[in-house]
Amino acid sequence: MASPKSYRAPVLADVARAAEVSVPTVSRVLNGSKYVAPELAQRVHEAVQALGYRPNGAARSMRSGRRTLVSVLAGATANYGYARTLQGVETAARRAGMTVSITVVESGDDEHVRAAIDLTLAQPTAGVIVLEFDRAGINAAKALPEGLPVVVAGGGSRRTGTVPAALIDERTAGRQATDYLLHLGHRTVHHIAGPTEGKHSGRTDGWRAALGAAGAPVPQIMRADWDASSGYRWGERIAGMNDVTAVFCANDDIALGLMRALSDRGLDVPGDISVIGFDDQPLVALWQPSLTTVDQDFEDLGTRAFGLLSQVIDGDGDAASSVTAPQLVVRESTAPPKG
Amino acid sequence: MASPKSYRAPVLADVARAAEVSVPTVSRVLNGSKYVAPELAQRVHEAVQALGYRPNGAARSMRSGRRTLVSVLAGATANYGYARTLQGVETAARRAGMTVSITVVESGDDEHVRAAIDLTLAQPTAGVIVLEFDRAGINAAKALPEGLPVVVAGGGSRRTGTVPAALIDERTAGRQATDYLLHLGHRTVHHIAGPTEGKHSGRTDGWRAALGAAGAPVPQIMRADWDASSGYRWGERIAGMNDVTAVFCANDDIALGLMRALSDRGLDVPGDISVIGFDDQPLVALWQPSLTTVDQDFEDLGTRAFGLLSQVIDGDGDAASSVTAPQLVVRESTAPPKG
DNA sequence: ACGACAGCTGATAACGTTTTCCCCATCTGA
DNA sequence: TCAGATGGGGAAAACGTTATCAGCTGTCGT
Repeated sequence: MASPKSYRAPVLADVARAAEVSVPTVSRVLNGSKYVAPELAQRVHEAVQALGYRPNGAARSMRSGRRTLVSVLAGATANYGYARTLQGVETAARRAGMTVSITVVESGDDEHVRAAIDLTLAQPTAGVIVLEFDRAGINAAKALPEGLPVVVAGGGSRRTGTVPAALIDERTAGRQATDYLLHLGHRTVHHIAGPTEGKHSGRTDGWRAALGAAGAPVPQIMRADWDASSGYRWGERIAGMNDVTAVFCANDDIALGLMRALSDRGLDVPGDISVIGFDDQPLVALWQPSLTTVDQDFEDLGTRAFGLLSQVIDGDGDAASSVTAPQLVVRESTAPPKG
Repeated sequence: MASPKSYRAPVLADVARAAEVSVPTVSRVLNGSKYVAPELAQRVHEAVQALGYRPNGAARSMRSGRRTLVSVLAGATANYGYARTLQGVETAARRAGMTVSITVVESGDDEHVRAAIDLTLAQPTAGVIVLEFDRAGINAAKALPEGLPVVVAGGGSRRTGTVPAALIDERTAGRQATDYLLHLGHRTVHHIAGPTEGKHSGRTDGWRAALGAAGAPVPQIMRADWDASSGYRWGERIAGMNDVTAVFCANDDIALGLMRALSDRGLDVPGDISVIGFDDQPLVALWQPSLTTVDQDFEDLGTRAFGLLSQVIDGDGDAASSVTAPQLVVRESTAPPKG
């Protein structure tokens, strides 16, 4: 057995020598070209097996210009929505014979955005999918160089700028959730928003639109991080207010933190306060009370984003953006107001 | 503005022409070699800026032999443990100037394993990190070709085979959790295991060892999937048994499903039955009752795995495996048995 | 009988980098 | 003054693959 140091991976020329054919012939066999005698093909395949040959991806993609790596640029990876979207992208890519790489954009700062882009484009990348759930993603989408296939996946209600996008219509969903609470008889609905949400958050826009259409007062937005502990902190404050009967939270984690805080203060959900979340994480159906929330199909989002990117790579720069509507899932955490 | 079709990305030669220097000089400037006059360097940098030049990663890695892509091979991505480990790998890789790609191994079947490996190695990969939390990962680790830098990240208590590994000592943790319940006075502890767990599961091994050391009876293992609904199904059955006072679950999702089922049947946790989970997902601290569980630092696991892989890539094939111990976190779901 | 053409194969030329090699200055020390 | 070192830079080779081209068989249609 050769020492690991002296090991050199076999290359096409080695295979050609072993099979006693020319290098281009080996290439033809491996790429399934016709016009090659069955007997030679056989010899080549045997040589490949015997040597354990694997094509050098770098050389291959350099010469052919074909790239089989798609990059995902995202502000995070482990959060539920990000992870599921990534899963959708990976599955679709794998079925198409491509691989996905992932680069986290630490923040929306120019510096971090540029660093992430440089890192990503140092690979032979066929195209980029930007997860535009937060400021980091939005800024990254803007800073990508021209001429590179890019699509956006996110929660807008329409295509962002000139880049094709796969979207989940959060605005409609936010409106639907808020309408539902108003319909139950609540005078108005409070809202805990995520950190980067401003004018650009579909969830918040939908909430505002629903209140506006119903002529309901628009309470001050409460701003939180995406995690449960910041929902908990708002819960502590809300327990002290007495004009809050319904809260629409920007995601499930916030909602769960909020519910726990309310419960710790002796308030009942939904008896005293109704709560709606966003995302429909698997666990929220098991909570007590189970959480009314908005189901987002993140995996489908990832799949659509990859499909769109494929089109763009194939030259269809004007591929049509797609939008799907999330579903309100009514469970136990919402009820008509007391009295 | 050029039509997108006719666009050709600038290459080193274009930069050289614009800066009126030779191609190697540009390369030297970009790779930070000394021995180049400041004035030329300046001109080169300006040309790079002006043309928006980006090095062709494929060509670069082909010629230099340096690779900056590390692949993660895993049986899943969105589950908490996988996602967090992946996050750890990505962060460490990014700090080291590398990118991570991810390929899911759909199952432990030879066919799926081979497909995943082929896909991964079609990229210019510097090395592979196998997430060995399940059968798919274990089989993948075995099937990788020789000569390729590989490390394993998983939950064993010692290095698997000849491959360096970053581990979390699940065995010790499982023993600790079980010991704790015995210490509270439970006669024995039941166990709901994950799907692929058999002799190779550290969690289950630790549980068995603790029972053995205490001379406690060893109940039949209950086998579940990793998700909450299968925990729920076991909960329905356990509610009908009357010799169960404590259950050690292979992960938090199972534990949460179990608790909900018990609660739906009118049983109290921890009054009637104590429950311990595994992982310490963020939400379980908010549950009512909050879950006693074992905290695993998955992110650190990912970081260590990457560090180990770096060593292997740099030629240290015998890099030392590392093992960390998870922490038992006592919360509200455990108590002494009734009576 | 002869050109056209399909089937098959090997030389050879790319692809865009980095590396190696060599040359030319200029500077140093004896 | 000259050998050697040192800083600086270009020409050319090399990396492993795929694309292009040309050549060689036969076979077929006319």
